[in-house]
Amino acid sequence: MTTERYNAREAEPRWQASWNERKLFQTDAGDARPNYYVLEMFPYPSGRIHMGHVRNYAMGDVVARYKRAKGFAVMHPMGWDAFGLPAENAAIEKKVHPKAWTYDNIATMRDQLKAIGLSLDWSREIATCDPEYYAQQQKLFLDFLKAGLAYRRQSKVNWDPVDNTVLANEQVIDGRGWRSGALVEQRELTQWFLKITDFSEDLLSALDGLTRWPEKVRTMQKNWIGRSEGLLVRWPLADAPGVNAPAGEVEVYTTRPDTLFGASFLALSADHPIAKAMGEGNPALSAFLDECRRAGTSVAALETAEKKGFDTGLKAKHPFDPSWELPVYVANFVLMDYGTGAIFGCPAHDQRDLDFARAYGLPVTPVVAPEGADPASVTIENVAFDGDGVMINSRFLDGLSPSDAFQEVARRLEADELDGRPVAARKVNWRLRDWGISRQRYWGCPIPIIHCEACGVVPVPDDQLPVRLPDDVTFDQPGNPLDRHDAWRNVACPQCDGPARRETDTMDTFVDSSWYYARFTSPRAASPTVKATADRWLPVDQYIGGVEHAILHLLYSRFFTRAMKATGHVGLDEPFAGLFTQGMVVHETYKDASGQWVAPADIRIAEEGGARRATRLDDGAPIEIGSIEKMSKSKKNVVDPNDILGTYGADTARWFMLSDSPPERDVIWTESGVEGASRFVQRVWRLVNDAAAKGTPTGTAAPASVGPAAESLRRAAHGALARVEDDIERLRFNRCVAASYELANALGQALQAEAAPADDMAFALREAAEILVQILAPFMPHLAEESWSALGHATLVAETPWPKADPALLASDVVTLPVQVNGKKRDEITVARDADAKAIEALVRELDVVVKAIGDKPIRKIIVVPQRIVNVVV
RNA sequence: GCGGGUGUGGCGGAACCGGUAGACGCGACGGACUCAAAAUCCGUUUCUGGCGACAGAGUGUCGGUUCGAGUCCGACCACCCGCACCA
Repeated sequence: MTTERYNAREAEPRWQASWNERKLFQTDAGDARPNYYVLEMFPYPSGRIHMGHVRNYAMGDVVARYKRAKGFAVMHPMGWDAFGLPAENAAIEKKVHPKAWTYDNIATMRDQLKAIGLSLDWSREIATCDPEYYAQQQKLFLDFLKAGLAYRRQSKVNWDPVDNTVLANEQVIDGRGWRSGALVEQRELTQWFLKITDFSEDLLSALDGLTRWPEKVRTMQKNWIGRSEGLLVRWPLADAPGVNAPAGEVEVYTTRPDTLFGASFLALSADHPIAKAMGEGNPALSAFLDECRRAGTSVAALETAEKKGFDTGLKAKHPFDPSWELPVYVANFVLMDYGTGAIFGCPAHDQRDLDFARAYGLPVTPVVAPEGADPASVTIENVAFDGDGVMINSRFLDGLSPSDAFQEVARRLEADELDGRPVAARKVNWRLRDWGISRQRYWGCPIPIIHCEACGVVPVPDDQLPVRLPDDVTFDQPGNPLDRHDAWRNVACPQCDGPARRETDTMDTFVDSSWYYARFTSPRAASPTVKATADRWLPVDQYIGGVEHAILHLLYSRFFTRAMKATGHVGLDEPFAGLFTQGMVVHETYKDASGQWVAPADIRIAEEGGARRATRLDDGAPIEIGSIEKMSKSKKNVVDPNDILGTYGADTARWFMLSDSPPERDVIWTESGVEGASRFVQRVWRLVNDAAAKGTPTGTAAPASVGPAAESLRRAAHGALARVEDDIERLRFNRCVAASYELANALGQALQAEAAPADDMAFALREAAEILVQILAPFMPHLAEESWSALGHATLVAETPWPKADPALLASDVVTLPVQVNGKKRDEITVARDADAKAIEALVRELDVVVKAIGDKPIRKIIVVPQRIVNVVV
């Protein structure tokens, strides 16, 4: 029989129009059915949709369509994370206004997303740069301020002294500004902070309840929050004649007080008050402090830098032995933000301390010996020992375990006194710091604050909200245009009517994305949320996005939900009940003879003698095939979804994105892979038409008796249905794809074998075809509609309930057991499902291979695992 | 540097709770159909040896636990992600 090829370009817009007409995906917030909220991380409107988006949204769409078929009221909204740096860069480079650039991009990307056929409720669309959205965000900020969750303090930024502008970490390359090339400095600015640390304990302990989050994300958050139990220890400073030093003491935070007798130096952060004070009168130290500050503000930069220190000349006295004096250094790897900004170095048991000690010739005394090691022979070369063991070289601690030694040191130092106060105190410390949200940029949510010379910091009154970004700004000079926009900046104080100026900092874009999931539940409300509606839909049942957001975005959102609860906007703590982190889309890279990157669209790949060779399309020049990397513009290894949609259609792109690779892992985009997916689309179309011709008409009841061939097909269909259902629930889309292929294979074989099927087979053919279409529907919705219609249905698959697998067709009454001899498979036997172990054992003893294998050796044991395996041990 | 992850045929991967390693797809090879090509259909395809039945090896490396290890434990190697102003 002949069937015309399935024409995706013609069919896809047609079905999309059908869905739209019937408003199938618009969520009625009051829908009485059980609800289900599916959300994918909303995109930054960078200009065009990329394949990573297609993958992310295809996954969410499978879940949304499946849950709808399962009878849930599904909310599946989409919006735009629309504030951020790239819009300002575009303004500088292309002379377009950030607003125009952003809204143009949104328009393009919206069209692209619509072409993918996602079951989104576009009536809930939001863009974070809409005043309608950021007005509500300003209200939230003011509520947080009232609740004591926002405050101002000094903190550091990367400062470009040539451009006179603040740089983001990504704009600092090897310690220099990306445009000016000037050495970056650190500057202290007064900035706004949100008190995420108020919730440290809860953000940590609540992780245990997030059972539908990946374990790795919970672990990363746990480590990020970083609760540690340690000791604050006061070290008295020895009198230092000739050294310009503040007298007194250095307070150190340590989680390893057990290693106190292995201490060989103290190290201060470059921002430590003592270091700063001493720098005043000491040009050499002052120069060193400046050098430390040029490293930039990122922790990664600080910690990967070569360990450097400066001996202050100060000496600290050991808390247990006043006659033991240790040198006090300023070191570039000590962070002021953590603990007290001062540490004691125990080189034998901390790698950083060891590197430092080796660089400056400081003593290295091991004080913990690995279990069972001879204390006399314990030496440390270039690797610090951070394991458990037994205390050595530690006077009264010798022989104790490190944890007992910890307690003993704490007990003694808590009792000892220095200047009338205990030498040490136990302290729970957190790595988590408060969240600095001030950004010295234009394209962000204005912080609704007015600074008055008389009244100080004054919140913008409710009736003056929102504080809108002015449109008339220029980017012809570096720095924040809001700062030089006098008409916008200069206002009357709402309290005293005196001269005042607006806060010109805008908010970190992470703020925008920390509550959008709540806003989606009432996207047009005049308050940030409508609490009852938010509480009805939240938490998000399934959240899907990249691992790169595993810590910051997710932690900030968890904090925001708590802060919104504290200010009465929602009634829950955790925003995302289920989380899934998907992998990236990667692609081969190509380079020409001169080492320039070449785009995949510009080359042809041919297979010759098993080797793949690439040539340039226009001139046939040889191209080198490089490594597989994350798709990026700079490496030109990007594939434009528009091209794919134009050539193959949305269903093919969606299908390929979910095939093969497990969703949490990276998927490699290959031309042959897409072609395979495209072939499958056509194959399904042929199978469906063939089955429609040979099968029984729609709605025919099952025949009374079913022969073995028909039953076998029915088993394949119901088996696939059960597998797909289970695998969608667990987001294992690649397994759904495999199951679909298997069912298509089974259906194909049955159709091939039957020119004129009898009633039972005719029924099985139709049933299998319908099940195939229904399990494909969440993945390839357009093809599924076209097929459903070809099978004679007047309704849409998108409105059809999910079919039920017949349990009788899932179970089999015989099983095949592999037979192993000494753990190696030698044969297999087929027995009744409920055969007892003794009968199986008897059967196995008779097998040729077993008899031959054991020869004259005695059988030591026969292990029978019911329904699994038999192992004969000789 | 610190934290987290990944590693299985020529390639992407499957393998449930420790129980037949390689499902399914891609590629390759052979065949059918065709004047021919495309499309489609059928078959083979982990490696080594053998015409073959079959035998041996095999899940990044080294070691361990077990009747049995891709799966559990220890050490290591390689690559990827995050590190608080990219989103």
